[in-house]
Amino acid sequence: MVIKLTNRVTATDVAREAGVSQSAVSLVMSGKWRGRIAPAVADRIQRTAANMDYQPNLAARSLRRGVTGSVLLAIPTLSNPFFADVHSGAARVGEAHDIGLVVFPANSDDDPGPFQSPHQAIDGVLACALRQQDTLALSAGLPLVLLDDVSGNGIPSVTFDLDLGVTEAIAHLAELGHQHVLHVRAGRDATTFHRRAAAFADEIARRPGMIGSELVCPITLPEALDTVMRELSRTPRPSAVFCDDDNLAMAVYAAAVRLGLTIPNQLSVIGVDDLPIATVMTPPLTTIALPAYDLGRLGMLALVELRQGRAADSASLPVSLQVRASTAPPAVR
Amino acid sequence: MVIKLTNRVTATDVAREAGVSQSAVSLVMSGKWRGRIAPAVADRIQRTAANMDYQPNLAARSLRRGVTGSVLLAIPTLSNPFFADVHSGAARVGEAHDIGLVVFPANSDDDPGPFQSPHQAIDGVLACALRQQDTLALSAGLPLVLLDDVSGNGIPSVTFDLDLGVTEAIAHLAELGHQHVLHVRAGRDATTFHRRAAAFADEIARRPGMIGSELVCPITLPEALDTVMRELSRTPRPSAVFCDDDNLAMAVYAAAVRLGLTIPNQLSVIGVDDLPIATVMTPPLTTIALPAYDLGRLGMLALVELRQGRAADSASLPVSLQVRASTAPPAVR
DNA sequence: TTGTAGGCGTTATCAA
DNA sequence: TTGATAACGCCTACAA
Repeated sequence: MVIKLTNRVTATDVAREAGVSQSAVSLVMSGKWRGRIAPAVADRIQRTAANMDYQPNLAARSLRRGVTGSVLLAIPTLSNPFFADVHSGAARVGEAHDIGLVVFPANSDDDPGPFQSPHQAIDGVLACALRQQDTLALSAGLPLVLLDDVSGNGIPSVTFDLDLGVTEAIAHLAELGHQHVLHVRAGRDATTFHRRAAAFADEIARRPGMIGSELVCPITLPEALDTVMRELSRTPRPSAVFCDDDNLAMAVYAAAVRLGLTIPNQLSVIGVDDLPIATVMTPPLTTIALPAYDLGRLGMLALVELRQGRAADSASLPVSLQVRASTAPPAVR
Repeated sequence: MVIKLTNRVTATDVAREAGVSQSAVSLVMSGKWRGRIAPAVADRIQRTAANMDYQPNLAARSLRRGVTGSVLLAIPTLSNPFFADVHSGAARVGEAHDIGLVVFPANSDDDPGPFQSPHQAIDGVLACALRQQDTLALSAGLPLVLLDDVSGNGIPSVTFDLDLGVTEAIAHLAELGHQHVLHVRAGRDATTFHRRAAAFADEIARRPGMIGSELVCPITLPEALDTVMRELSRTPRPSAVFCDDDNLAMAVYAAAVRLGLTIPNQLSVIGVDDLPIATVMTPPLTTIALPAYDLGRLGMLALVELRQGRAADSASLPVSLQVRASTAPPAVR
């Protein structure tokens, strides 16, 4: 015996109680009664509904309207605080448009394969830095906006000016006098990380005398630590490290301590994201700040456009290098 | 012009295409055709449906069945990796029961007030360490299971043996010779933190010669750092700190460095959660490991019971102190 | 200004 | 084994 949500109070019940027609209740509940229902009656209906704790059945409403009023924010993992701000931004905009926002971690990186997804129980998908196959599987024909991701297929997207950010970061290191920079790449298959790698390579190539190397790193912290430690134990050692995100920078910090390298004197470190943790690290982390909140905000805005049948254009958000204490001139050897 | 999801292919379309009745399609799609539809026909229907990319309309199905097949995992914040494991556990069980799981951050701590929630678009709620009013607002009469939380009202819950964990932690400190322990409390209104505080106070009281003090701390990292720094600057200084979670321990680490206190020699630190970060911190953090995955798993199991009209009993999960390098005998003064 | 009726796509019942 | 048919609860023309 499965409990049915059907036993709830319906609009008809409210109508009977308030002595009006069911459609009157419907009109009032959906807020379209102006000029169709007497204010006094509308008021009575509203009070009755509140009394009876009436909530319109969303399934019925969706069926009738052909729209559910909620969208999915799909993210690669729940374990990165970065997405909290993305969610806030998107949720805020959603709120203004009566759109509920719900989060779905599409962690197909994990062993268990993708979890069951609420396919058409939603009107649209905000896909944030997912692997391409996950994005496709999730959206399945629904209005879709890509966050921190792009596709060649004209799907609207909101991205960061990562190229500029990387340029700024490398320029910062170059000015300090660094010549050998290691790029600690996130070992996750997402466009954004490929772009970062390309930007890094380009930027290094543009600067004669600078050499870059690359280390692909698991994004799980303990494994990242091991990987980084192995790399930094080798010679020649880079004098600076550019990390794909602040969590990886954490791993680099840990590796540095264990190897007896002091940051920033023996090793400069730059991250990406500017998570809250960046200011608390020792020393405070120089990092490329990504406007996560705006990413979510503009993404939801674009999705709203899409939902209304209008074209949504893509946007790119400026980033900024936050110079803190993890970068300094390299030690003279 | 709002795009309607209605333009999708319906069961009737599939039926027409496959030359069968619509109900046959329905039967096959819901997997209840055994003994009612000829296998050959069922197979044809399945292939036709796949060809036409038919997906049953969830709104219609929910309306008819009175059940949506998805539940909500409500968490206080997206920015704590702890909840990632809770989600994994719950999602895994949900999968086995064809229940989709979706995450909702009920961050009513933030300025903007609670975001719009997908009220009856769901069958049940797993509320994890929320404030009471948030839990109530979200569940609104739906089947509800509390995670890491309890209520006096007989709502089924899954919790941790926090008392035992705290006892173990304090015993560990006592054995090392600590006499003055500071409890860094999470400044968030949730039952679990109240329980931790009570357990801490009780445990200290039980041990003659030990004194405890308490510091309520914002859970946002930079603010936590400030608060802890102020507290640790005062004298007498505790020789050990028990933190409500690993993030707060992070803040304590940062404060210690800034104050020139070495961990563990001048300050021992214990956390709660055993996040991945705990092993990467310097020194690795001694912490009470909480089985987050099992929390989610048992919670979903209980919710499944509830959904089927059976009573669900509450459970309490064992925790274990992971002794690492952040605790040591206090320095002699 | 109010009420009536039709239908959204499914599932379940029942007769064929 | 199959095919009509009646709900599920709501929204919205349209009639009163």
